[in-house]
Amino acid sequence: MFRTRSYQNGSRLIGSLSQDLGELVASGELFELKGIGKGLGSAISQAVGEGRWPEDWTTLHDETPEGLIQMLGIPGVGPKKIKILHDVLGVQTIADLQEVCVKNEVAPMKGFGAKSQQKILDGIDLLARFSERRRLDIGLRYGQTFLAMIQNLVGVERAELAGSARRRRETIGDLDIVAAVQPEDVERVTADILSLNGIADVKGAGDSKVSVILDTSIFDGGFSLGHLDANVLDAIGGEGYEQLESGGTIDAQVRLVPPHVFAFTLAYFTGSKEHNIRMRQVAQDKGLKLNEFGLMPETELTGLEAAATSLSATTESEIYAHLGLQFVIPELREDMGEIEASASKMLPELTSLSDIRGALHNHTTLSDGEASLEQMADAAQRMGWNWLGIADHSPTLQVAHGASADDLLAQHAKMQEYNSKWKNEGVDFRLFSGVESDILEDGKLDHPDDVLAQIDYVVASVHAMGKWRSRDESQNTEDLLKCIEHPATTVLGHPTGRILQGRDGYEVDLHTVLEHMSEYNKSGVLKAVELNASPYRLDLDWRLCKRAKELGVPVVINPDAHSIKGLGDIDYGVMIARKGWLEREDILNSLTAEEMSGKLLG
DNA sequence: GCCGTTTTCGGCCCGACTGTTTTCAGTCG
Repeated sequence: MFRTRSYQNGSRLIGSLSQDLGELVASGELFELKGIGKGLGSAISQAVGEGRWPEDWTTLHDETPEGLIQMLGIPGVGPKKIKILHDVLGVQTIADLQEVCVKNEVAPMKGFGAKSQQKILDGIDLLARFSERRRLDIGLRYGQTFLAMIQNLVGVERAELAGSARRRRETIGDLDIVAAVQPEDVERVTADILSLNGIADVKGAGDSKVSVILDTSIFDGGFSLGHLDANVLDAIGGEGYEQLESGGTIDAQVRLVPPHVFAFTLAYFTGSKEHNIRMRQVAQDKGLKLNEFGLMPETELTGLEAAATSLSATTESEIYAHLGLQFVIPELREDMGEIEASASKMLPELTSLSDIRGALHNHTTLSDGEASLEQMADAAQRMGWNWLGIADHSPTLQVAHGASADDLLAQHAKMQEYNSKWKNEGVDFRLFSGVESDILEDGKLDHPDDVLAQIDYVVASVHAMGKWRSRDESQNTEDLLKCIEHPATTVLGHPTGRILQGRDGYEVDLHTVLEHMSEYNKSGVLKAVELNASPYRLDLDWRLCKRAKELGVPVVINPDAHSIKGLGDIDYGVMIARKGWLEREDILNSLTAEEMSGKLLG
């Protein structure tokens, strides 16, 4: 039990390291990390040194049927039950489990029963239909709509979105909303919530919690998705996807709590679980107990009764202050170093939407965009931006009508004319002309060097996903390194090619790629990495944004807009940039047109 | 398995819920 926790902690720790693991092993510093002891340390050293895990680990892994791991996804089924089912009934797969349940072999077993058996069957069904989490954009649409409805109810003093939606995770399991309600109003508020539009089903309603399933009838104006580029659409299921999403649902829980415990409950249900554990440890070190009801001295009392002895806090900031910590914004609450930074008052001043003055990767009708150059420029100006970069597709990407060199250069000339015109009129706006070049064999770019030299910059990105995903990590990494070495390459576009809920990216060692880019930047040559802001991508992953920052590799948040509306996706990019610890000076988007011009044109 | 100026054993975050029990184990968030 506690051993599994140690392994989990160790695994997470290694995953969040910014230093090179090989170096930590070589220097022996590995063993000094809190959470890595003799056992894990020597196993990791062996894995790094010899390329294989200890034999008993690999044996255990090889002998454990894959189906048993998958069963963990069934609600109400955990490791203990899986072991019993496997040992007693010989269950190896989810299909086996379904079969023994249908044959009524589970119910008579000790520790199980008719209800457990039915719950497992329901769970298997649920897993098959809704195994996927929902993307951030979809989750926020439901969450913010439902939240606004609850905030409007009589008797609701305050309400906030909590959970992974508040933390701006790239995908969201279900929605958590915390509402402050006086005890005497709980009954009425509960009834009012249950009569709201958009509730497809009620899963449960008690004194402190309402659990419902929402569907798209919650949206007044119906449900539609914006224009999608062919690449994305293909990965998420083609033309049928919008229809599927229109018939979609999402689970939501509303917690009703007395106003004086609201801040504690909000913090608790915002998570993450890992962040909460660390917070409780900090409290414990101070002889206090932290839970969803309060922060109090150790006491025999429990729940709301114990909360009567709690230190008071009407905001989350006060809770952190009681613990001697700087307020941690929800996006950072992932136990990725924020507790330590908070304790030493070293939390970053995160970037925000108001820092954004432009973006480099957007499309027009020259390739597969919906809007003309003029329409895109106009939209960017109306958003208050000072510059806009256009990077249409290159010829190899035929599905996106990649533009020829002649068309590209003609558009470049047109942009120069507009820039002169604006300059003469005193308009503080300019266009930068780039290309989104496919990365070809051996990391080559898709236009002759003399063509690339005439335009302002190149966003290099991989589109031949089938091929790249079929190759191994070292080959892909090597080609990306070669591509970065090309003098024309300024930005590495959507670095893994993943489509959230659609397909994994290609295998690549981005740590090595970022380190390579770091060398260029150190010597004054701009090599930036894209944080693709499309909610279907959010690629660079937030976990690596922090690494890019540490290495001094500038990040450029790019909406990859294929329409005017698509420019608005910058919001999601900023959310992820914040989650990735990025500050104003870490992103190219915060530069003025003049500064950007200096970076691109020298 | 990890940790420790309460240190080499005995803890490890906490409470709610469910279904199974008749005082509790397993699961979940």
